[in-house]
Parts: sequence; structure tokens; C-alpha cells
Amino acid sequence: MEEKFYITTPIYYPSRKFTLGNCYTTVICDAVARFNKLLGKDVFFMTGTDEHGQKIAQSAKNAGKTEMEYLNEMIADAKELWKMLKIDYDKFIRTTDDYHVKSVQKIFKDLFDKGYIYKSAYKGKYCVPCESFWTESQLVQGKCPDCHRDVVDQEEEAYFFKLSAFGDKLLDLYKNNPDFLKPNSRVNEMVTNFIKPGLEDLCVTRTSVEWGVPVDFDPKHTIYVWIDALSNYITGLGYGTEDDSNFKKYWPADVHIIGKEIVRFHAIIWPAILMALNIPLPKRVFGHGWLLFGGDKLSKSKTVANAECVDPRILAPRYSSDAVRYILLREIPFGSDGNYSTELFLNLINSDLANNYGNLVSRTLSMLKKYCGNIVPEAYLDTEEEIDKDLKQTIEKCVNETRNYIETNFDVSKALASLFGIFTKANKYIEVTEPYRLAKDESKKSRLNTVMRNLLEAIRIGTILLSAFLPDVSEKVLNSLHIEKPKFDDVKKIYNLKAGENINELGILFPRLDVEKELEELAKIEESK
RNA sequence: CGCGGGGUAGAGCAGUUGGCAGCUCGUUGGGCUCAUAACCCAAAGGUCGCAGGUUCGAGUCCUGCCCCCGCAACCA
Repeated sequence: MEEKFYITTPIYYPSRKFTLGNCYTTVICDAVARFNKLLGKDVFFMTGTDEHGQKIAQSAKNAGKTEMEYLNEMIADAKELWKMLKIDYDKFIRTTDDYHVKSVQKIFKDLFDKGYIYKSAYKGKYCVPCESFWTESQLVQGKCPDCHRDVVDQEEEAYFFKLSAFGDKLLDLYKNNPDFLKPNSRVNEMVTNFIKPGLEDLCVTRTSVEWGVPVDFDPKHTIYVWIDALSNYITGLGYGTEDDSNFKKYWPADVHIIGKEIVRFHAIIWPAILMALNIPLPKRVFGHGWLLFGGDKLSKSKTVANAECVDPRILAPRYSSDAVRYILLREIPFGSDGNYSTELFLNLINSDLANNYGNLVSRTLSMLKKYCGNIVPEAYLDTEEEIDKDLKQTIEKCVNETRNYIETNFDVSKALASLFGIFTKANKYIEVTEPYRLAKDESKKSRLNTVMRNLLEAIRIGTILLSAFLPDVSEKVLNSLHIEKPKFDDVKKIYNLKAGENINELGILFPRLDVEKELEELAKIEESK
């Protein structure tokens, strides 16, 4: 019986085109999902979109479209983007999907019947022209944050969820499951900011928002984001439908990976809803940091200061999906924010992808052609050589570290750093063993073969791991090594290539970029938009 | 005194229980030539935000202050 692994992204809100920020979360999940597939697990990876609410209705109106017309276009664009970035999801859920709507209504009714939802009045600051309620804290200088006009006190009938009843249970959850919420600093935030001051019941319906799931037994109310959106993690598995086999198989989720701004919903509201429904809780919630775009200079004249100006739809085709995935996975340290700049992106392509990995593959295959006629040589296992042992030990260490970083903390950045340690070591190995010199001396043929074999195996092992992070280039390299289905088990074998097989050169995997020139080109593209 | 994170080499960051300040990129010099001016080696470069205190000894602990950034009921 295969071990299962269920991982989710948040469902994104398509009130505008997806940015590099959305890509960040999604690419992490994809890499973690792929890594677990490598490990042989039965993986289910879900992403999707949260399609209800005022802002969607407004965006559709602004575009002169119906909600569904607008959404269908946005979702087509999103799916195109995920395809471009090689996001290999198993399920894309839309909260406008029929099965989801019905399940949410059932969940709502269930909570109501159990007494966790009750009818009361929602009091708040109301902006009449915007038809929106705001909380005290959302107001900007006492006025509507959208239109800056005066707001009035107003009440409306609404349903509330008894969140207040779950404070102690949540504290127990954090205490008994120290891994439930990572990084740990987020736990403190939840406890001191929200739970200790006392949780308030949560308003879970609106009458002012029409674009939403209606409460079936009281249809002037629509179900607000909390229950509608968070439920996706189980409705997407078929919870509450005729076919709930996926729910039975994959729930509870192994991890919800989310941005730090929605930690509260996933660490407080979502567990409370599940407890109320008497459904097991997700095993882990990981709140990652943000990609910051402070003053990205595309050119002297133009400073790009936010995510929307960095378009993955331009970068991926131009520099490869792997390059975009690489900076997203590599650049942000575990649990904190990281800085994105186009210059950094280009430099990283050069130093890590072109110089380190790409060049290693290139020089190795070139030597294989020249010295071994493209044929995988037998290894002679004369491993009394210190340098050989050193290489093997480093590989072993890097493999273990890579796996540990992913499994214990979803730390894709450190995992990649460890993984690239293999390629750095292999490059050094070439300097020390000097195969190009061995090749000039017929009596050293056996040693040359062993050196070449060791290099090929280092590339094989590193590239198998890399396939979780950079699927395109890995596939290309693994194909040439005649590896069809990469498996983590094969990484543990030091000699696993077939001697005598033909391996052809691959050309340049990542061309080295002229950073200055690229920055100028990108600035031109930006200006012509 | 709302909560939290952070201020360490030109840039981006590590620094566990206090014990000679590290990593990556960049820069400079050297080496190699299989390779994508790539690779390898070495060097330069830091009053660790400021001011006090505890200590034989503090980036690391304590106190005060300055600055940056998030969050504060839906920006990944």
C-alpha cells in the first residue's frame, strides 16, 4: 500500500491577473508534490480559484461581462500560466463548480443543525455608494477605504459561526501538535494576537453580496468567504458528494501551503470549522513569506516596484520555465520574506543554472564523446582514491539533506542549495582528477573510465532529484541518460547507469546571459506594453 | 505602551546552549583548458543599527533609544 500525500495551494482570488506571487506558492507546492512522487508516494495536489464575492462581481462589471464570462477568461489565463510553469496539479477546483456549491450548502446546513451557526445581526460601518461593510480597523481616517466617503453605522441580519467556542481547543491543538503550524513564530502570532484576547464569533453570511453561494434554507443570505473558500480543501476531494472516495483516500491533508497573510484563516478558522464538523484536521499548515519587489530597476529610467510589473508570462518563454521556477524556489529563505529583482534573477540563471549545472553537464558529455565515444564506460571501482570517496560521500550527504529539508520543513530553498552541492562537487572533482590529462596517457585508460563514470553518476543522481524542482531540463538530461521514470530509490545506488549505452551531447542547457543587455531588452518590452 | 519580523563585507543572507566573525553572488590576482570568457585556487572587503550594562569574554544575554517592514477579519 502506497503512502498517500495530499498537498494544496490556497485557492486564489481572480479579481486580477495572477502575479509572480501566486506563482511562488504554486511552484513550491508543485516541487514538494513532485518530490513526494519521486519518493514513491501516491500524491494528490490541488489548486484552484475562489470565485465569489463583491470584488469579482465588480471586476466583471468593469470589464462589461457577466461574472461567469469574466471568470472563465481569468481561469483560462491561470491554467495557461500553470501550464507554462509546468505545474502538475491533479485537480483544479473552482468555487463556482456545481459540486462545490452543493457541498458548501450541505456543510453550512450541517453546522447550523449542530448549533455552531446561529442567526443574529451584523453591525458595522457601511458605505452606501459602495454597498460595502467595513470594520473599524479597515477604515482610512474614518472613511471608506475604497471611495473615501463617509460611512454610517448599520446593521444587517446575518449568520454567525461560534468561533468563540474553539479557543481552548485550538490552544490544545498547537500544544499537542507542535508541527501543525510552521514556522513556529506564526503560532505565537496566533496565540497572542487572536486567541488570548478571546475569539469572537465569525459572521459567515452576507445579504449585501449577491455573487456567492446562497444559504439554501434562507436564500437572501449568501455564504461568505470563510466557509465557501476554506471548504474547497475537502469538497475538491468529493466530500459531501456521491463519490467521496478521494476524500476517504486523501483526507486529512498532509499540508496546506499558504502565504503568511492567510495563516489566521488556516490555523484558526479552518480547524474550528473542521472540529465543528467532526472531521480530522490537516496535519500541517505552512505559512511562507513573501517575495518583495522593492525597487526593481529594469533600467535607469524605470523603477518597478510591485509584483504586477514582473510578468512570468514574459519571463518563462524567454528564459525557460525552469529559470522562473528556480528563482522562486531558491531565493526565499524558509519562513521569511525574500527579495525579487530582475537583476538577481538573471544573475542566478548565470551562476547556478548556466555555470554550475549546465556547464557541468556540457563539459562532462563533451569529454564522454571525445574520450569514450559517447559510451557509458564500465566503472573499475578503484575507489581507494580519496577524491572518489569524497565525491561519493558528498553526494550521499547532499541527497539526505535535500530530502530532509523538504520532508521536515518544506524548505525548498535549502533543499536546492544542498542539491546543487552535488554539482559544485562534481565540478571540483574534474579539476582534481583531470580527465583531459588522463586521456593523453593510454595507460591511464581505466582510471579515465572510472572518473567519467563517476561524473555521469553524479549528474544522474543530481538530476533525478532536480526533476522535482526543474522538470524541463531534468527530463532532457534524464532522457539522454535513458532514465524514463526517475525514482528516489535509484538515487541511493551509486552505480546505476548501464555500461555500454550511448549518450549524446545535449548542447547548451542554459545559455549564459548578458545581464546588462537583458535588462535593457526587458525594459523595452515593459515600455511597449 | 496593539502584535510580530528585521537592522552582520558592495548586494542577498547564515550565525545553534555567549568563546578567534561565516556563506552565496560580485570584485581583484593566480591556475587549468574538457566546457557556456565557463571551471578550480587564493586574496581584498565588516567599529555585527546606536548608547549603556552583566561577564575573563557578547553579533549572541539585560536596559534604553533610532530606523525599516509586515499584520491589525480576505494583497501569494
